[in-house]
Amino acid sequence: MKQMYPKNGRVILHVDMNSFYASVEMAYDPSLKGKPLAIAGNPEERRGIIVTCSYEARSFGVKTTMPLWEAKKLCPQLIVKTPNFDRYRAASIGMFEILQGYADLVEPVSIDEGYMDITNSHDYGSPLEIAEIIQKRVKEQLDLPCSIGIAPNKFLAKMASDMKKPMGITVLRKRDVPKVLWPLNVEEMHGVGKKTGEKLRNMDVQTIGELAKANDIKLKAVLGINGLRLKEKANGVDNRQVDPESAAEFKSVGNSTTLPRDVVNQQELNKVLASLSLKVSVRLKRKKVLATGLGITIRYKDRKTITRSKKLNNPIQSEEEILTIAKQLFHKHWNGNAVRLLGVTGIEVVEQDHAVKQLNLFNYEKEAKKEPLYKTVDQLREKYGSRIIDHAASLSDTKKKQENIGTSTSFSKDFLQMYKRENEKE
DNA sequence: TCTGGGGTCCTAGGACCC
DNA sequence: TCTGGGGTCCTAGGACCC
Repeated sequence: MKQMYPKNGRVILHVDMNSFYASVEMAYDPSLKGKPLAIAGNPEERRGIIVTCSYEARSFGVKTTMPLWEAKKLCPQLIVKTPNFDRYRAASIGMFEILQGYADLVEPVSIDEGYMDITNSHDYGSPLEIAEIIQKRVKEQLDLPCSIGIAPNKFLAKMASDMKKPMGITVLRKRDVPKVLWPLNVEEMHGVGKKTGEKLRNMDVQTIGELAKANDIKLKAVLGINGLRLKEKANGVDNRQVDPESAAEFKSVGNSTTLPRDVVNQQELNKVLASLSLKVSVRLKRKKVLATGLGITIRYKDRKTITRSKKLNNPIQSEEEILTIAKQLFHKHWNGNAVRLLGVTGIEVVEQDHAVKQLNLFNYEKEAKKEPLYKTVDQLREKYGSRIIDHAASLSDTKKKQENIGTSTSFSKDFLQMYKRENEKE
């Protein structure tokens, strides 16, 4: 009865926040609860698309990426808010703090979802009990709903967390795969989008079950290596580890912007490149990395988009260096037509103190300890000044009371680093 | 009235080298 | 005489995800 999982198998949780941005707004302003709410960009600046919306809004047919005007047509009483990224980051910090109380291996995937390997977390209860505690704490302490998937690997955990929303907990065992996953359309699979779905259907693969039994040679010919990986997952196999470091190993840093109107004027475009270069430079400096390559993105009036990039002999970080290369690339490749969007990206970033660090690891670690990003909850509150942070702050007290949960009183360095990065995203 | 902004990974062709 | 076979790096683009 206790033996829910194979003796040597892993137990993975996928925690997925439900309509995250909208839920955070509701936690801040409870009068929004139960109402159709959407988070969207400013339509005056041509950024009016739905980023997230509440379940009430979804019941009207409002969906993510839908233009705002379309959403309002479907739901005239829709309440629309622009994003408050600071709030979302603060809530996210609170969420990951809770997760870290129950496993050493926690991998943030994005601001609102993460994997946990709870194979060795028996002390906190059975997998189901752990999921229930986490969900309850996230709800009580942050006032936020989440769904949790429990499975022997990442892929199945991800699929499971998607099955009951909001506030669901779903166990997906490997032996359940034929019954639960196989009847679903291939597009339901994480990793299968519109194009891959079309290609699979063209080779007469409609369901996940059919993908699980599809011909290897054909799959490889049509989808490359990804085809074989998808087939493995369709069979419930996924050996990827939960990697807490993955969030710290970022490879590029970019900023882009849709212009409020299409622009042909060169000076004006240069100014946009300058402001993007400054943003990228500031973010590179904060992350203490240099870019060994630089890329630009140009989207024209007709939405045709090109990217051009250049490997650099010397890694760069300053606004001037970035702007110089960005301008070079832009003027070399711009066809003179009206531009809708511009982007600048530092690619293949490397740590700025890499050499020093390798030579003197001991001192580097000492330095890192001397200067934590935010030492205490108070500093975070000062920074974010929000109710959510008060919720997050209560975690440390709660933890002390619940002896079995662990007693960290400050935010851990690893994922603060991640949120420091999130912090710069705007 | 159309369709954001931040990323990751993979592929394919050409240059270049042995 | 008339065209090898690997391998790596670089660039551009596509697909996908949140």
